[in-house]
Amino acid sequence: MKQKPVDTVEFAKAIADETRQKIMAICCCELLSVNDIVDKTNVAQPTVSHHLKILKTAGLVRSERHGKQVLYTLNQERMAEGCCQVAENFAPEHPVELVD
Amino acid sequence: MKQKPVDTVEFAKAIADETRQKIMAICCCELLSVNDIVDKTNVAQPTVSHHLKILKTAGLVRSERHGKQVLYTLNQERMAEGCCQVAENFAPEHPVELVD
DNA sequence: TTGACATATTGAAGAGTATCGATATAATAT
DNA sequence: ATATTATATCGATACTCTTCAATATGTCAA
Repeated sequence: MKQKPVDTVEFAKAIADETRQKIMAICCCELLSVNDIVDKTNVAQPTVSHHLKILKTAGLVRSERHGKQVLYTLNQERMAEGCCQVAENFAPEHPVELVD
Repeated sequence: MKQKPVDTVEFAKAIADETRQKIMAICCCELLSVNDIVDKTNVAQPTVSHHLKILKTAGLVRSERHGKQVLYTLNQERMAEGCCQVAENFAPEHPVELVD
């Protein structure tokens, strides 16, 4: 069940920032507006928008406009693909069970 | 079977570079000297040493001195841990089978 | 201990990135 | 149309990182 292969460098760069990982954690299982994320992170709104754009470009968040707001949520499937690809490339002898 | 938890930001930063991923791929399943890596990457020796240090600090390579040479190899187990931790944090609803 | 080889460290230049104030764009309501 | 709210973009600053030449350190052989 192979999908389109992930660019592991782009994937790693996208998640290689503390602020971005905070944002990712916050909107992992929720659909949140930009302002919601601003409130929960104490990061300025332009900074949040900037990080969301990076995550979006990497395919790691989905977004939809609802009226004035734009709601974002983490694309867990794509996250899983990225992790898989990294593990396949760099841990081929250590296949790993991610299920808890 | 939980080990010491991985700092996912440090992990992501360590692998978030094209040159480093080249090095990681090259010494994934082999024990290579710094010069071997230099030859296979066309990257200057100080640059290779620099990247190896970053990977070492993150625990992603092991090294042992053999005479004049220092041999490096990717720590696949730690790579797998890093991938697991990222997936657990950011793809909790998408448990993933990494086994081919 | 001298010379040769292998790797690590230093120092500097350039590229890239994070951050945020100011401002522009978008959507809605009055 | 105008005001209000929400988000995106711009521009500047500061910081971090990559890269490599030069040099230092470490190892071994003669």
